[in-house]
Amino acid sequence: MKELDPLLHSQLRLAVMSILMNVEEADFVYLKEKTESTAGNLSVQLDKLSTAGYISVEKGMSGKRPRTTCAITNEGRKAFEEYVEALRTYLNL
Amino acid sequence: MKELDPLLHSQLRLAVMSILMNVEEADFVYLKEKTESTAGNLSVQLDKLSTAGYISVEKGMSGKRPRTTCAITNEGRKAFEEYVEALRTYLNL
DNA sequence: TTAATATGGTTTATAATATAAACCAAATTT
DNA sequence: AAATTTGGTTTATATTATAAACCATATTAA
Repeated sequence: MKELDPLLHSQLRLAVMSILMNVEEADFVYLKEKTESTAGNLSVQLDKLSTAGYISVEKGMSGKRPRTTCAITNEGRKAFEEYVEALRTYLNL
Repeated sequence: MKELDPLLHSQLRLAVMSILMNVEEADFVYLKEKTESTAGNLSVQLDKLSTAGYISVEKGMSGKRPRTTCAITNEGRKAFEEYVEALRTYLNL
Protein backbone atom coordinates (compact mmCIF):
# COMPACT_ATOMS: atom_id res chain seq x y z
CA MET A 1 0.00 0.00 0.00
CA LYS A 2 1.20 3.47 -0.84
CA GLU A 3 2.67 5.82 1.72
CA LEU A 4 0.50 8.76 2.72
CA ASP A 5 2.62 11.92 2.82
CA PRO A 6 2.62 12.63 6.57
CA LEU A 7 2.83 16.33 5.95
CA LEU A 8 -0.53 16.26 4.27
CA HIS A 9 -2.08 13.55 6.39
CA SER A 10 -3.05 15.95 9.15
CA GLN A 11 -6.52 17.39 9.36
CA LEU A 12 -5.59 21.03 9.65
CA ARG A 13 -2.78 21.01 7.09
CA LEU A 14 -4.97 19.11 4.66
CA ALA A 15 -7.78 21.63 5.16
CA VAL A 16 -5.41 24.50 4.49
CA MET A 17 -4.04 22.84 1.36
CA SER A 18 -7.54 22.03 0.20
CA ILE A 19 -8.52 25.68 0.47
CA LEU A 20 -5.37 26.89 -1.23
CA MET A 21 -5.90 24.48 -4.11
CA ASN A 22 -9.07 26.35 -5.01
CA VAL A 23 -8.08 29.96 -4.56
CA GLU A 24 -5.33 32.27 -5.75
CA GLU A 25 -4.29 33.15 -2.20
CA ALA A 26 -5.74 33.33 1.30
CA ASP A 27 -4.75 35.25 4.40
CA PHE A 28 -4.22 34.03 7.94
CA VAL A 29 -7.53 35.31 9.26
CA TYR A 30 -9.50 33.74 6.42
CA LEU A 31 -7.78 30.37 6.88
CA LYS A 32 -8.37 30.55 10.61
CA GLU A 33 -12.10 31.16 10.14
CA LYS A 34 -12.57 28.59 7.40
CA THR A 35 -10.74 25.86 9.28
CA GLU A 36 -12.08 26.88 12.71
CA SER A 37 -8.61 26.45 14.14
CA THR A 38 -6.84 28.36 16.89
CA ALA A 39 -4.28 30.93 15.78
CA GLY A 40 -1.45 29.06 17.46
CA ASN A 41 -2.19 25.77 15.79
CA LEU A 42 -2.63 27.43 12.42
CA SER A 43 0.62 29.32 12.78
CA VAL A 44 2.55 26.13 13.51
CA GLN A 45 1.00 24.21 10.63
CA LEU A 46 1.55 27.01 8.15
CA ASP A 47 5.20 27.02 9.16
CA LYS A 48 5.47 23.33 8.46
CA LEU A 49 3.84 23.61 5.06
CA SER A 50 6.04 26.57 4.27
CA THR A 51 9.23 24.84 5.40
CA ALA A 52 8.30 21.87 3.23
CA GLY A 53 7.91 24.21 0.27
CA TYR A 54 4.24 23.37 -0.16
CA ILE A 55 3.04 26.94 0.35
CA SER A 56 4.49 30.42 0.21
CA VAL A 57 3.88 32.80 3.08
CA GLU A 58 4.08 36.56 2.71
CA LYS A 59 4.06 38.76 5.78
CA GLY A 60 2.97 42.25 4.85
CA MET A 61 0.77 45.07 6.06
CA SER A 62 -2.81 45.90 5.24
CA GLY A 63 -3.12 49.54 6.26
CA LYS A 64 -1.81 49.63 9.78
CA ARG A 65 -2.39 45.97 10.57
CA PRO A 66 -0.19 42.97 9.83
CA ARG A 67 -1.39 40.63 7.14
CA THR A 68 -0.05 37.17 6.34
CA THR A 69 -0.94 35.84 2.93
CA CYS A 70 -0.52 32.22 1.81
CA ALA A 71 -0.54 30.56 -1.57
CA ILE A 72 0.10 27.04 -2.75
CA THR A 73 3.31 26.37 -4.69
CA ASN A 74 3.71 24.07 -7.67
CA GLU A 75 5.45 21.61 -5.40
CA GLY A 76 2.52 21.80 -3.01
CA ARG A 77 0.04 21.25 -5.78
CA LYS A 78 1.94 18.21 -6.94
CA ALA A 79 2.19 16.79 -3.43
CA PHE A 80 -1.52 17.31 -2.88
CA GLU A 81 -2.36 15.49 -6.08
CA GLU A 82 -0.09 12.61 -5.21
CA TYR A 83 -1.66 12.41 -1.78
CA VAL A 84 -5.10 12.20 -3.33
CA GLU A 85 -3.93 9.42 -5.65
CA ALA A 86 -2.46 7.48 -2.74
CA LEU A 87 -5.65 7.89 -0.73
CA ARG A 88 -7.74 6.53 -3.56
CA THR A 89 -6.09 3.16 -3.09
CA TYR A 90 -7.30 3.17 0.50
CA LEU A 91 -10.80 4.45 -0.13
CA ASN A 92 -11.46 2.58 -3.37
CA LEU A 93 -12.61 5.68 -5.18
CA MET B 1 -15.26 21.84 7.18
CA LYS B 2 -16.23 18.39 8.39
CA GLU B 3 -14.39 16.58 11.15
CA LEU B 4 -12.26 13.63 10.09
CA ASP B 5 -12.84 10.74 12.49
CA PRO B 6 -9.46 10.59 14.23
CA LEU B 7 -9.76 6.85 14.68
CA LEU B 8 -9.75 6.38 10.96
CA HIS B 9 -7.41 9.22 10.11
CA SER B 10 -4.31 7.16 10.80
CA GLN B 11 -2.40 5.47 8.03
CA LEU B 12 -2.26 2.01 9.52
CA ARG B 13 -5.79 1.91 10.90
CA LEU B 14 -7.13 3.23 7.62
CA ALA B 15 -5.21 0.57 5.70
CA VAL B 16 -6.62 -2.15 7.94
CA MET B 17 -10.16 -0.85 7.55
CA SER B 18 -9.67 -0.53 3.82
CA ILE B 19 -8.67 -4.19 3.59
CA LEU B 20 -11.49 -5.33 5.85
CA MET B 21 -14.02 -3.40 3.74
CA ASN B 22 -13.22 -5.69 0.82
CA VAL B 23 -12.95 -9.06 2.44
CA GLU B 24 -15.05 -11.26 4.70
CA GLU B 25 -12.29 -11.54 7.30
CA ALA B 26 -8.52 -11.34 7.56
CA ASP B 27 -6.05 -12.69 10.06
CA PHE B 28 -3.26 -10.93 11.90
CA VAL B 29 -0.47 -12.30 9.73
CA TYR B 30 -2.23 -11.34 6.51
CA LEU B 31 -2.90 -7.81 7.74
CA LYS B 32 0.70 -7.49 8.87
CA GLU B 33 2.02 -8.51 5.45
CA LYS B 34 -0.43 -6.42 3.45
CA THR B 35 0.17 -3.29 5.49
CA GLU B 36 3.89 -3.91 5.96
CA SER B 37 3.58 -2.96 9.61
CA THR B 38 5.38 -4.29 12.65
CA ALA B 39 3.45 -6.75 14.81
CA GLY B 40 3.52 -4.39 17.78
CA ASN B 41 2.08 -1.47 15.93
CA LEU B 42 -0.58 -3.62 14.29
CA SER B 43 -1.57 -5.15 17.62
CA VAL B 44 -2.06 -1.72 19.17
CA GLN B 45 -4.07 -0.38 16.26
CA LEU B 46 -6.29 -3.46 16.08
CA ASP B 47 -7.04 -2.98 19.77
CA LYS B 48 -8.10 0.59 19.15
CA LEU B 49 -10.37 -0.35 16.27
CA SER B 50 -11.80 -3.17 18.31
CA THR B 51 -12.38 -1.00 21.38
CA ALA B 52 -14.15 1.51 19.17
CA GLY B 53 -16.40 -1.25 17.89
CA TYR B 54 -15.21 -0.83 14.30
CA ILE B 55 -13.90 -4.38 13.99
CA SER B 56 -14.37 -7.69 15.74
CA VAL B 57 -11.33 -9.69 16.78
CA GLU B 58 -11.43 -13.42 17.35
CA LYS B 59 -8.51 -15.16 18.99
CA GLY B 60 -8.52 -18.82 18.15
CA MET B 61 -6.21 -21.61 17.15
CA SER B 62 -5.23 -22.89 13.77
CA GLY B 63 -3.90 -26.35 14.49
CA LYS B 64 -1.37 -25.78 17.21
CA ARG B 65 -0.69 -22.13 16.47
CA PRO B 66 -2.60 -19.07 17.64
CA ARG B 67 -4.66 -17.28 15.03
CA THR B 68 -6.28 -13.87 15.35
CA THR B 69 -9.02 -13.13 12.88
CA CYS B 70 -10.51 -9.70 12.24
CA ALA B 71 -13.66 -8.56 10.51
CA ILE B 72 -15.30 -5.19 10.06
CA THR B 73 -18.53 -4.53 11.95
CA ASN B 74 -21.56 -2.65 10.68
CA GLU B 75 -20.55 0.26 12.84
CA GLY B 76 -17.08 0.16 11.31
CA ARG B 77 -18.49 0.05 7.82
CA LYS B 78 -20.65 3.07 8.56
CA ALA B 79 -17.76 5.00 10.10
CA PHE B 80 -15.55 4.22 7.12
CA GLU B 81 -18.18 5.46 4.70
CA GLU B 82 -18.70 8.64 6.67
CA TYR B 83 -14.96 9.19 6.76
CA VAL B 84 -14.79 8.86 2.99
CA GLU B 85 -17.63 11.34 2.61
CA ALA B 86 -15.89 13.83 4.87
CA LEU B 87 -12.63 13.43 3.00
CA ARG B 88 -14.33 14.14 -0.29
CA THR B 89 -14.96 17.68 0.85
CA TYR B 90 -11.23 18.10 1.37
CA LEU B 91 -10.08 16.44 -1.80
CA ASN B 92 -12.83 17.74 -4.10
CA LEU B 93 -13.63 14.30 -5.45
C1' DT C 1 17.71 -33.82 24.66
C1' DT C 2 18.55 -29.56 24.79
C1' DA C 3 19.83 -25.46 22.63
C1' DA C 4 18.69 -22.33 19.05
C1' DT C 5 15.30 -20.31 16.14
C1' DA C 6 10.74 -19.26 14.29
C1' DT C 7 5.83 -18.05 14.90
C1' DG C 8 2.24 -15.20 16.61
C1' DG C 9 1.53 -12.21 19.10
C1' DT C 10 1.35 -8.34 23.66
C1' DT C 11 3.28 -4.79 26.70
C1' DT C 12 5.90 -0.94 27.45
C1' DA C 13 9.01 2.76 26.34
C1' DT C 14 10.10 6.45 23.13
C1' DA C 15 9.73 9.57 19.44
C1' DA C 16 6.80 12.44 16.82
C1' DT C 17 2.61 15.22 16.37
C1' DA C 18 -1.12 18.02 17.16
C1' DT C 19 -3.09 21.34 19.93
C1' DA C 20 -3.89 24.95 23.04
C1' DA C 21 -2.26 28.10 26.47
C1' DA C 22 0.53 31.81 27.34
C1' DC C 23 2.55 35.46 25.48
C1' DC C 24 3.78 39.83 22.51
C1' DA C 25 3.37 44.28 19.87
C1' DA C 26 0.60 47.49 17.84
C1' DA C 27 -3.92 49.54 17.17
C1' DT C 28 -8.41 50.76 18.82
C1' DT C 29 -12.00 51.75 22.10
C1' DT C 30 -13.66 53.27 26.64
C1' DA D 1 -4.43 56.13 30.30
C1' DA D 2 -6.45 51.81 31.08
C1' DA D 3 -8.76 48.08 28.94
C1' DT D 4 -9.72 45.49 24.79
C1' DT D 5 -9.11 43.85 20.15
C1' DT D 6 -6.35 42.26 16.28
C1' DG D 7 -2.96 39.44 14.26
C1' DG D 8 -0.08 36.78 15.17
C1' DT D 9 4.36 33.65 17.54
C1' DT D 10 6.51 30.76 21.08
C1' DT D 11 6.38 27.30 24.28
C1' DA D 12 4.35 23.77 27.05
C1' DT D 13 1.30 19.76 27.21
C1' DA D 14 -1.46 16.05 25.85
C1' DT D 15 -2.14 12.57 22.35
C1' DT D 16 -0.56 9.42 18.94
C1' DA D 17 2.09 6.48 16.36
C1' DT D 18 5.75 3.43 16.32
C1' DA D 19 9.22 0.28 17.47
C1' DA D 20 11.76 -2.21 20.86
C1' DA D 21 11.61 -5.48 24.25
C1' DC D 22 9.37 -9.19 25.78
C1' DC D 23 6.51 -13.76 26.28
C1' DA D 24 4.69 -18.51 25.30
C1' DT D 25 4.58 -22.27 22.43
C1' DA D 26 6.25 -24.88 18.51
C1' DT D 27 9.72 -26.40 15.46
C1' DT D 28 14.37 -27.49 13.86
C1' DA D 29 19.25 -28.42 14.42
C1' DA D 30 23.24 -30.19 17.00
